Amino acid sequence: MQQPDILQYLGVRDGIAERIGGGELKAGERLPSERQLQVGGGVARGTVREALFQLEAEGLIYRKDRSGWYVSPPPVVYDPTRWEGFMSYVEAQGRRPATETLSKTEIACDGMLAQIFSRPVGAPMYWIRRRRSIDDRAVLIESIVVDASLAPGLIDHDLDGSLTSVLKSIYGIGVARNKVDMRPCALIRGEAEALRVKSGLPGLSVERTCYDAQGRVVEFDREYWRHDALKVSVDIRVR
Amino acid sequence: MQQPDILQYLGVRDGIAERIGGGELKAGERLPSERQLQVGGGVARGTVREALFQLEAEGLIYRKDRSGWYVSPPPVVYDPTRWEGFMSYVEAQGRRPATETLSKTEIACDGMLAQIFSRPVGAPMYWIRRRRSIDDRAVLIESIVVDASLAPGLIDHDLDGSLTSVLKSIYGIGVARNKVDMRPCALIRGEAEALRVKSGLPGLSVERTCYDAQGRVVEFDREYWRHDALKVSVDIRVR
DNA sequence: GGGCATATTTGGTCTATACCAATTCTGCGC
DNA sequence: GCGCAGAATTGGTATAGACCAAATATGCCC
Repeated sequence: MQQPDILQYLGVRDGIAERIGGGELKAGERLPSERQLQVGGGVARGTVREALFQLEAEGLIYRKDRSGWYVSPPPVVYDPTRWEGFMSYVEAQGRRPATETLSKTEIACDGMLAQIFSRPVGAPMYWIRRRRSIDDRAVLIESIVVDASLAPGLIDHDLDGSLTSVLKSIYGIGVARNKVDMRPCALIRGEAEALRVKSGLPGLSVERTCYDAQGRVVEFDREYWRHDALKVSVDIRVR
Repeated sequence: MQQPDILQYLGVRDGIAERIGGGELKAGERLPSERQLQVGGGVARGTVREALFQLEAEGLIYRKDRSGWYVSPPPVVYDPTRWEGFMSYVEAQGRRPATETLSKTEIACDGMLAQIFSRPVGAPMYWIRRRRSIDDRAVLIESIVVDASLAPGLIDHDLDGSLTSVLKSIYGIGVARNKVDMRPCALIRGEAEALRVKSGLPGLSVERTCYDAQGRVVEFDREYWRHDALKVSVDIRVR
């Protein structure tokens, strides 16, 4: 029946990719259900799913659990070296950003944080967890730790907006240097749950350590992005 | 039989992850075959594979096609802002780097390249494709374009070593600024084939545009890394 | 129109089986 | 020890069926 020179699921993939590339299916639109996609070619559901997994890995489509597969919107451009907030740069790209604060508590500095902040173990820190969305799709979970002695009462403020501007305008905290670590990761457990994605979805973990002009660590931030939501762009002088 | 409060494949995942974390299986070692992993828990092969896919996504294991599943080595740290070659920083991390030149040809500048290099369409360029490995595992494919007028005869040199040092020592080309774009991607088609990985494996695409002190583009470089091989670390002054 | 219980649809998980091609192992001849 | 043919093993692909829980659609009551 089918050509043996091309894998069947790659053939199905190409068919769907064409319908997306050709404009028949537009960003945000739902694909036909897996069972509907079978009937066209007399192919097993498992094979259709294999094709969908490919397209998901490529970032062309994404899923809403038990609701369906949807065409992905374009990624946003993110420059972690800029001291500019999510709300600001997402909006500048014509998208609609949103932030939810999942939790904010005061914690005691543990060994790892003590080392990062050069503060004694037990020193008070604020720990903030937020979920950020673009056009109503959750795209990242972030976990922020701020030295409480530098920003007393921080968590009493509304943190659903820009943490950047709160730190700057209320506490006069500016950032002079940034250490940024990035690595491909899988979204699992807590992160997957909070983003409502299947465990194992590829992601990008971005870890930022922010220093002020005096070289003190003012903020330690770890973000888990879904892989299809961003493009990182950095412009730097070579050392 | 099994707890319904935990997905079965996640249970299998945990079991294997423990054997890796506990040191029973060490980096580079082969896992038991899929069919052997079934017998332990009376579980279908599809379920075992689902567990292996999870671990692969997390970067804990990787596969060699039709040979087996292996425990992943740790990632290398990569700083794209440094004008330091792959051979050098990989070795500095106690690993064994290798480079193969897949192809090197002179091409004519097309529209896209013309824009990047600010050169006329048709201007001569060198196009180099290389595969780079760490400890005998292919980790990235790169595609480099260099302005031929700045480095005449470049492709007559041996490019299996450091392109960096060839450009610097022979042509006196230094880099002052770097524009780096990174995005999570899927390794498919040519890239997947060259890296001998299954189509759809998560990866990281790193695109570098290198400028000299006069602001001329001297090199345009696109790298496709397998997701489990690297960690990007950048240190920068905030703008 | 809104609220609500119900039926349907949808993707998520799991089983069992089959065949293939690439790789790896085995054993023989030398 | 080496080379080589054949056998066995391994992961990759594909099928068909089943059941579940979450999400969505339906239709009724008010």
